[in-house]
Amino acid sequence: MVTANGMAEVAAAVGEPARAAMLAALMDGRALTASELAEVAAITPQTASSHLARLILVGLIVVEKQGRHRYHRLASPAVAHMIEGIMQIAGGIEVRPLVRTGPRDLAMRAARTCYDHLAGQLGVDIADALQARGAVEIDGDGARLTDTGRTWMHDMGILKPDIGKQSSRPFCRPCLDWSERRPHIAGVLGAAICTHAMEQGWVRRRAANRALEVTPKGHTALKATFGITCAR
Amino acid sequence: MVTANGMAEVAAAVGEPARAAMLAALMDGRALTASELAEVAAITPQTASSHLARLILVGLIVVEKQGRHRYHRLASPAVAHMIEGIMQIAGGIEVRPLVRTGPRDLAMRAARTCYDHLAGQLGVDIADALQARGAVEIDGDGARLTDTGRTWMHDMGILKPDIGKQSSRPFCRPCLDWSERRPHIAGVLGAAICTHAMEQGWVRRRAANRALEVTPKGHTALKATFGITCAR
DNA sequence: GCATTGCTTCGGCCTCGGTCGAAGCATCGG
DNA sequence: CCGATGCTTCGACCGAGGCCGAAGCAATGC
Repeated sequence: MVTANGMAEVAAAVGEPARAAMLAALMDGRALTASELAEVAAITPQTASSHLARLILVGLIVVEKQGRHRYHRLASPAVAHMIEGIMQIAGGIEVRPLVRTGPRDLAMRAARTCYDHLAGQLGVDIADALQARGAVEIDGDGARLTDTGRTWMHDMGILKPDIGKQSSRPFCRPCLDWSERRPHIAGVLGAAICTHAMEQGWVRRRAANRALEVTPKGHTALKATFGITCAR
Repeated sequence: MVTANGMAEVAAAVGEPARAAMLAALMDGRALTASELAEVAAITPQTASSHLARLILVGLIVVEKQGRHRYHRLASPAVAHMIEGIMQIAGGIEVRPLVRTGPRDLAMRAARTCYDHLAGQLGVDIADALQARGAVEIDGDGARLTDTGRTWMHDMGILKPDIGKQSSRPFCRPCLDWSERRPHIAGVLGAAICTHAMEQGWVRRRAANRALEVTPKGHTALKATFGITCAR
């Protein structure tokens, strides 16, 4: 006669301002150190440590040791999805600029990876373009590739014919872009677009972080393929 | 410089065993009284009252007075969606039989409405049938009506050609069936199927609750249309 | 070696909120 | 009217947990 206690445990882990702030800061897929998370939550490192221990305990985040740093990130896309669901109910959320909003972040905002798909201004622009030409449909609850979109993707060589058929992974889902606050494309399709852009040399990794640089070839190709003009 | 406090508030409302149990009990769309919710949470009416006040305050449930009873239900499908997201993380949840698992509930399990669409064994069977004939696709993250499915729905007279074109409401989404633990069809499409079944006299309301009875005509039609055989 | 940095553990303080008993309002049935 | 029922409010109790200072531990750098 077990009740919904597990659910209460998970929700309680999120239901504390400091921990909620930490999770929100991790929503873009970055891995942050305990100190950084303490800063975004405006608490001391000791307190942050106990909070992080609890978040790890219930499985919302995972930690990776590297030297004397400990990098924390969301445990899975499912966790991000859950937090998005909560945010949907909580209504418009304003976040203060999180962790070093330096010039390097301008690059991050322009284009970056989010797990295995494109994010930032570029990711959102692509999602807009696909939606504008009827290749994908995005509503409040989900996203899907239309039949014409699938054909187009195959013609463009972005989507291999055999991809995503037998996978249990969501094929096409919207992912709220943290900097743009609007959805970009995730799932198998989002990963295929990202892979294609990398393989074709449209974008390349900029540094150790997840920022991407659009190459000259990429500017031309993105304009031709999606009608997108990227800031240089 | 507002932080994610709103999110913490919502999550904290769910993050308490008694309130989580109440919300879980409301997940099938029923409206329960304060006393019933106190019972499922195993607390006294006074305590339940304060919990319910908090859930109403943060907008997770809404209440409707009827005589000396107060019926509480989830505020919106978005709330149900959020709770599903949390449950996904919390892992397998066992619920104790909630509120009168009498013989009348057998009817509820067989067929009922969930908001405006079909649920219970019947709802899940229809979803399975539609999926089997390629009319809809359901994955872990969403559901969609295929082009062939749309044509078929039009031919069957279930879906009017003009429906769901301009609505901002999700057209076709999966909704986890609480008794069956498997998805049935919700959204505009789910409502259209339900409406059609009611108008054609396939099912009719059984009592004051949301249980549905499959008519003799309905047995024949459901077999012919979906290939479904319902228990009598 | 020693100092510094990053993070955790320990201990104590104090507030928040979950709990129930008792009482207070409504509503319904006589 | 009266009593019964459904639910809320009030008041008091008390335990969980969020908080920080101080100390401990591990890794790095000099």
